[in-house]
Amino acid sequence: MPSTPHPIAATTLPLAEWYRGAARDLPWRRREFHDEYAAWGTLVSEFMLQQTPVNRVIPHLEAWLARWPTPRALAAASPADVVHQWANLGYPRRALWLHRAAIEITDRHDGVVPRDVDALLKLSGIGDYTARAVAVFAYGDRHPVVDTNTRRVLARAVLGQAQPGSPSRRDLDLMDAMLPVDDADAAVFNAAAMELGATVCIARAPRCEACPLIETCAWVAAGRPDTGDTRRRQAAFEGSDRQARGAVLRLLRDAAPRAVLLETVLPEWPDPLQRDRAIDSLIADGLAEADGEMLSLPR
DNA sequence: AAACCGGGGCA
DNA sequence: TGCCCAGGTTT
Repeated sequence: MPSTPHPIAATTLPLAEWYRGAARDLPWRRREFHDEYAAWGTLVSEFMLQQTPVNRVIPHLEAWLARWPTPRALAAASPADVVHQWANLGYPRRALWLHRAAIEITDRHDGVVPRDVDALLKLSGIGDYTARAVAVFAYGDRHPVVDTNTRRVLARAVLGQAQPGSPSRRDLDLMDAMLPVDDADAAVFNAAAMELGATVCIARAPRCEACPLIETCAWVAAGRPDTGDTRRRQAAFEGSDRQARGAVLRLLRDAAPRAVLLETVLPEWPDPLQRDRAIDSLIADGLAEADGEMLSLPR
C-alpha cells in the first residue's frame, strides 16, 4: 500500500504527463529554434509575448529573427527600423526596450544573453517574468516562472479561488515551493502550468473536464465558487489617449522612411488637443522625432 | 497599489 | 460591447 502521494507529486506528475501529450507546437519549443537563435530567440519571443497573444506573435517573431538573428545585429539597427518592424504588435515601447536590451547585451555581456536572473533583471524591459522565462526556457535553470496563466492555475488548483488576486511576490514564492527538485522537471512544470492556463484553465469558461488536475483542484473541490473578480477594468480604448498614440504611430510607420508635415498628422482627429498630446508623448517616449515642422520615426 | 501603455479576437 | 492576452515601468 503506497503512502499518500507527496503534495507536490500530486500535481507535478499528472501535469507533466498531460503536457507531453497536449503541448502546442510553438516555434520557441522547437529544437531548431534554440539551435539557430539560442537564448536570443527566447528573449525576443518573451518580449513579444508581453501582453500580446501567441498566435499574433508567431509571424512577427519569425520575421524579426530573420532580420536580426543576434543581439549584436539588433543593436546596430536604427530605432526607426526597430519601431517599423514592430508593426502593429502593440505597446511599441517594448520595441525600444528590446532594442536597448540588445545594446546592453552587446556592450555589457559581449553579445551573449546573460543567464543569471539578476543580470537579466537589469536589462531594459525585463521584469520578474521575462528574466526567469529566459533563464528557464533558454538555459534550463531552475526558477519559478509565473505569468498570468500560471497565476490563474495556482489561484484555482491550490488556493480555491476563481481568479487570481493582484500580482505579488507571493505568486513567485508559491510557485517556487511547488517546483520539482530536478532542473529539467522544473522547467517542464513551469511550461506546463502556463500551457494549462492558456488552453484548459482559461479565464472565462475553464474546460475542467479536460484538466489533469481535476482530482486535486481546490476550486473544483469547493464547487467552483465565484470568488469575485478582483481585477480592475481597463479604461475604454475608444477615444483614449492610447488610441490617439496608436493612430499617430501607424501614420508614421506608413510614411516611413519619410517624415511628414506636422499639419498633416490626423488633421481630422476629433480632439486636436488629444492629438497634440499624443504626439508629444510619443516624442517623450522616443517613439517619434520632431525636426522643425516635420515628424518621423526616431532616427 | 494604481495608472499607464495597443491592438485584435472572441463570446 | 466587454473581456482577455507568456508584463513592465512609472508615480
